Order: sequence, then C-alpha cells, then structure tokens
Amino acid sequence: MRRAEMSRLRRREMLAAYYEVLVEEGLQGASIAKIARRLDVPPSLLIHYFHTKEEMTMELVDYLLEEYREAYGDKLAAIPDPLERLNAIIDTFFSPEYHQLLDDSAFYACFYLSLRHERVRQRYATLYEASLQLVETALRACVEGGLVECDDVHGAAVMVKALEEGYAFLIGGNPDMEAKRALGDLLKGRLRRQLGLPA
Amino acid sequence: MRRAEMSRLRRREMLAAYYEVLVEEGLQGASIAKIARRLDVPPSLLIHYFHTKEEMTMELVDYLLEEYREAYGDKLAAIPDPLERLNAIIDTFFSPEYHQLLDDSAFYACFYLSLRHERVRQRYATLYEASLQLVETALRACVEGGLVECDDVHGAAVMVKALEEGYAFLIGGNPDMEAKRALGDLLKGRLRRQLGLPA
Amino acid sequence: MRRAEMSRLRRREMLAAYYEVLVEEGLQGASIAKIARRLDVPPSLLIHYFHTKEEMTMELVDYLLEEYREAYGDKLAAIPDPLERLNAIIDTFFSPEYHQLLDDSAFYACFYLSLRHERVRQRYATLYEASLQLVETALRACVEGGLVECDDVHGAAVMVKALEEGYAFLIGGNPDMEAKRALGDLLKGRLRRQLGLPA
Amino acid sequence: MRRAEMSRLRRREMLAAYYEVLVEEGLQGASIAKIARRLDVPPSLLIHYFHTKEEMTMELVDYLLEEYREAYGDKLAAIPDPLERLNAIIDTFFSPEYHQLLDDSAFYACFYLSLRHERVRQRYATLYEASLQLVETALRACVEGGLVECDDVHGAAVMVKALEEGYAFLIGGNPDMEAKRALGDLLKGRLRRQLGLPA
DNA sequence: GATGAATGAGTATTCATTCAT
DNA sequence: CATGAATGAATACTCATTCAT
Repeated sequence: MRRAEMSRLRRREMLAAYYEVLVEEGLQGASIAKIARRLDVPPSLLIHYFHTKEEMTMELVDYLLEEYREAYGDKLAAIPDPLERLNAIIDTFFSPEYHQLLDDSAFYACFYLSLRHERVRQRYATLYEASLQLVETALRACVEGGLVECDDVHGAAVMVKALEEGYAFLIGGNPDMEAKRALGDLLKGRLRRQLGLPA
Repeated sequence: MRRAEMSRLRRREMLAAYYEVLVEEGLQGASIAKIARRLDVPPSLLIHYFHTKEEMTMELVDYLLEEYREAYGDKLAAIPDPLERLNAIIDTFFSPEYHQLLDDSAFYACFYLSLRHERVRQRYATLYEASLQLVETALRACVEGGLVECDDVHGAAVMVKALEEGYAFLIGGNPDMEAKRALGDLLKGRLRRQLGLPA
Repeated sequence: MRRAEMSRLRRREMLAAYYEVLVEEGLQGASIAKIARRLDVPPSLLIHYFHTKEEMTMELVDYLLEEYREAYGDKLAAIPDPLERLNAIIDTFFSPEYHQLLDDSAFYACFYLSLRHERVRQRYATLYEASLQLVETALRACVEGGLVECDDVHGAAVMVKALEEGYAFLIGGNPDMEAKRALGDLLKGRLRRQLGLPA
Repeated sequence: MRRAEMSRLRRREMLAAYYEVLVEEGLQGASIAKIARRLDVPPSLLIHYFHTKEEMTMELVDYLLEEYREAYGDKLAAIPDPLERLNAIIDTFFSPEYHQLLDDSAFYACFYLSLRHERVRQRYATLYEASLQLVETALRACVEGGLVECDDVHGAAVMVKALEEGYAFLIGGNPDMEAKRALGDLLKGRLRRQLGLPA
C-alpha cells in the first residue's frame, strides 16, 4: 500500500517537472534529460516509470486536463441555482484567468499533440463533452424554469463552447491583461444578448 | 534577375518540402535532415539558403500564411457587392474546406510556434488584422447601405472572428466531414441571426 | 530437498528462455531484460539466481552442451556391438539432424564465446574429448576384433572429428535439407572408404 | 578524384579500427563509440560514413574476406604447375598461419554474423566457392595430367574443404602452436594418402 | 551555388546491477 | 523468494551547424 502510494506521488512530481520544462523549453526542447535534470534524477528513472517518452507525454496530458476539471469543472457544477450557475460559467469561460490556468503554449502544445495522437484526441473530446454538458444542463434548467427563452438548447450550448474556444485562441500569447478582459467582456455581452440573459 | 528568380523558386520548393515533413512527422520530427532527404539534397544546402533552422521556420510560416491570403483573402475582398461579400465571407469562414487549406496539425504547429516566437506572433496578428478588416469593411458597408442594422460594427466583426476561430478549433482533428459541415451551419445560422442577416 | 529441486527447475526454465532469446535476437541482442520479459519476471530475479550475466551465460553453455550429451552421446555409447556402434556414430555425425539439435547461430554463438572465455573453452574441450573418445573406443574395438584395419587409431579418430566439424561448418546457415544430407553422404562415403568400412 | 580516394582510405582506416576493437572487446563490446575513440574522432563521423552500425559491420566482413583473398587466394592460383599448386594449397590450408591471418575470435564473430545476416552469408558462400574452385581446378589438372588418380574430382575437392574447415575449428582458441601444426600434419597426411599424393 | 567532411552536443532508450523492502 | 525503485554508464543514432573545397 505504502509503495503504491509513493509511486503515484513520484509520478505526479515527474509530470509536474515535465510541465515546467515544456513551458520553459517548448515542445521541441522538452527532453527526458532536461526533466530528469530538473528532478535531479537519472533519465533512466523516468523511463523506469513511464517506459517511453510518448507514454509520459500521454500521461502529462491526462494530468493537465485532470487539473482543469478539478480547478473549475467541479466547482461550477456544484452551484445549485441554475441561472447563477449559467452566469458563473459564462463569466469563467470569458475570463483570462480560466485560460491561464495552463500556460498558453503548454495548452496548445497539448492540443497540437491531440491532433497527432488518437489517444490524446479522445481525452480532449471527453473534456469538451463534459464542458458542453455543463453548459447545456445549466441552460436547460434555466429554460425549464422559465428564466431563459431558447428553442435549441443544444445548439446554444455548442455556440457557447465555440465562442469560448475562439476567445481562448484570440487571447493566446497576448500579454496585455486589459485587452484580454475587454475582449472577454465584449464576447460575453453579445453572447448574453443572444441567449436573452440580463447583462 | 534570372538568378534571383531561380533562387526564389528553389526556396519555395524547400519550404513546401518542410511543410510536407511537418505534416508527416510533426513538430518534433521535422528536421533539416529529413527535409533535405525528401529533396534529395544535402542538409547543408538548406542551411546555405536559410542560414538557420529557425529562420527557415519563420519563412515557412510566412509562406503558409501567404498561401491563405492568396487562396481566400484576395478573392473575398474582390467581391463588389457588400452584402454578397459578407455572405461569402461567412460561408467561407464556416466551411470545412477553408480550414483544411492547411493541414490541421501544421496549422496548430505554426500557431504553437507563434506563442513562442515574437516574430511569428506578429505574422499571425497581421493575418488576423487583415481578416478582421475584411469582415469589418464588408459589415460597415452593409450598415451604411441600410442592408444590416448594427450599432457596434467593430464588436460584431470581432465576434465573427472569435466564432470562426472557435469553429476551427472544434473541428480540428475530426475526420467526419458531415459533422464539420453541420457544426459550421449551426454556428453560421446563429451568427446570421445575431447580425440580422437573412439565413 | 524440495526447495533445491524447485530452484533447479527454475534455473533450467531461465536458461531455456535465455537460449530462445539468443536464437531470436542474437548475441548482441540477448539481454537480461529480454530474457526476463519472456519469463514475465523482473530482471532482478535473474540476477538473484545467477548473480551476473556472465555467470548465467556460462551456465547456459553447460546446459546446452549437457543437452547434446543427453540426446546423443549416451545413446551412442550404449550400443554394445563395436562395428554397429561405429557405424551409428558416423551416421549421426554426418546427419543434419545431429547438428540441428541446437540452432546453428546459438551453437556458434557459444563457440564464439568459448574463444573469449577460458571457462567456456574448457567445456567445449571436455565435450570434444568425450566425443573423440567415443569414436576412438569404438574404432579400437573394431580393430581389435579384426573388423577394421587401422594402424593409427587415434589419428583416424581425430580425422573423423575434424571432418565432422567441417561438415557442421559447411552446412551452417544453409536451409536446404537435401543439400545438407547429400554433403553428409559424400563425406561419410569417403570417410568409410578411408577407414576400410563397408559403405 | 582526390576526394573520392581520400574517402576510400578513410573508410579502410575505420574498418581496420573496427577490426581491432572487435578483437579486443569481442562482438558484444565492439561499439561505435569505442571505434571512434580509437580513431580519435566523434562517433557521428563513423555514422556519417557508414550510416548505421550494421552497414559498417557488413563492410567489415567484406573488407576482411577481401584481405583473405588478397593474402592467399591470388598467390596460390598463380602457381603454374598443377601438382605444385595442389601441394601448396594443402600445405596452406593445414598450416596454422593461414588460419591466423584473422584473429580466431574475429573470424568466428564474422561467421556467426553470417548465420544471422543473409548478406554476410553470401559473402562467405562466395569465398567458399572461390576456394573450392581453386582446389578443384588444381586437382582436375593433376588428374588430367595423369599425376593423380581420382574418379570424383568435385567430391574430393569438397572433402578437402570440409577437412580444412574442421581443422580451423579444432585449432580455434588453442594457443599451442606445436599442437596446431601437429594436427595439421596429421590431417594433411591422411588427406594426401586418400588423394594418392606423395607425402 | 553546391557538396560532403567534420563536429559536438544532444536524443531516447537499454544495460547490468544494487539495494531496500 | 521475490519485487521494483534506483543508478550510472553505455548504446546507436540524430541534430543543427561549420567549413573547406
């Protein structure tokens, strides 16, 4: 028992180090040797745990997406009042902070990997699906409660997600926080108007 | 002049080979040696032309973004009637074909690079600005012609771009053409409704 | 005793796995890790049993040479009639089957090792000596029984062994069974004529 | 022209270094890095010339077999008188010196490789064929000249080769020169008697 | 303009082995 | 008896780049 637990923690340490190296050195520069150097262990230890770099990369993506879920998904889903929840979701999605939980370049590194590795793609799809459900469920509750009028709840939810991803893309790499926030507010406003929500 | 022209063509060949290698091998696997092998020339020849790999990469981004402009930007801008132009823009932005001009993974590879290289970021920003102007100009002409009602033309244009990028992101890596098209239609419909355009 | 017996069996399993890996991967590719993988045990278990790879290799040679003795040596030595025994020996030595008891490449791998490790050399020398004795004893009995005429029994026995090893070498790696057999018959005929044995 | 010549020489130097390392370190210990160290060049230079270690190994075999041919084959074939030539061949084949042109362990290393690499096998087969022809031609000339009586020239030649290879095998790894020579003389004598040659 | 020799740092991974549990 | 964490040296090979021709 103790051993297994220790091993799990060690893996997380290693993945965290991988993430840091990825942010600092980029996809091309993130090597097993550099991760090992950061942890002050021999490279062979990483191989001992993950067998190959590819497998380690896959686990990194899992680990990062998991962090996303933990940090936001669960918190948002827990809000009981549907309108309040919907508003919180939208405020979150169009806030720079949400998209900065992960470093921009690390996020797009992982997304890039998702385009080349089926397994990564599926993790992204799962996350997307969960996120879409979050929106759709809140929206549907609002509609059923007569708080919002909407004839195509699913379509509206997809639109929210598309706009959110577009927002993430447009603020990518831009260091100007004010501009990011302004863009978020602009899109939020238009989105709220379309959904018939009070600003 | 002959010499300069030859040289320019040779460079394009090389960049095209770089693109192909990038698509097949990914960011991590795209090396000078592999590009050279594909062209059946020594690697030192590529260095001879581009001096460093980084410079070659920068030129690749230019080359690819240029292809985008040539293929779509100029054509769309040339449509004289503003409403027709605006509709064409929207149809283009939300069609799978537009986003498949470049291989998904190559596009996001370049975008990823833009997050790490200021020079690349500026090329992307320029492309974004031009594309935004295209939308904004068409929209403003429609508003001024009384064909469309809109109190914040710039904001609306930004929204179009955000939605387009979100669309690109969501269809990334998905091989199902029908699903891509359906998603494009969904977003297009909602966008048109918001802008007060006839479906 | 039970424990010791179990341990002996386990060792044999491991040596058998080593042999298989040696055949499949060659001398350069046969590693502790691969043997362990084949047995689905951790590499450290092999070290636990054999202490070092070298020791394991030495035991492998013993094990394989032992198999030779078990399979043929004892059987041939047990034939009571000397002429019959001599004929059986010659038929065995010049049959492809005898030289295929061990995979060609594994046999020469071990022989190669014998050139570099004194301990292995001695095992080979012992096997050679036993085999030579087998021939010499049979031949001497025939001479003494007046069945064969030969003034230098030892020399003749050496000749038999030399020809046998030459035969083994020449058929090494050749997959054509017919050719192997034909060559064996050719050499056998000439040998028999020299020894004054009936064909 | 100068370049090509230089390159050829450099390759030979490298193969010679490979041979030396092979003799000293054995098949398992002969690595690119060690060969490079011996030549005081970076390992990547060897790869530059030979692309892979396997290819380098194949060229090593060619190079060594070629040395054999140069050292003995041509010289023996050049002897005009057939009986003299046949005697010289036999004296050579059963002399320790001939089999020591190459280090024992290196020779069997190469032979071992021939069992695992088709390309190497073919080189060995070619060498064998040439050597067999040498014997057969000399023998046939003797028979036709009435110097030797033999009804199956080809069979006799094969026997010579088999005995020679057996001799090589039996003296392998034995450092006692006297014993080697005595064994050669023993086999030579019996062979000559069988072929009807004067001792 | 084009080539190939040469370099040196770097790659992921494998190796046999030790050790604590 | 058996395991898996850990090590450190080694593996073949790739990398971008320089330089002389």
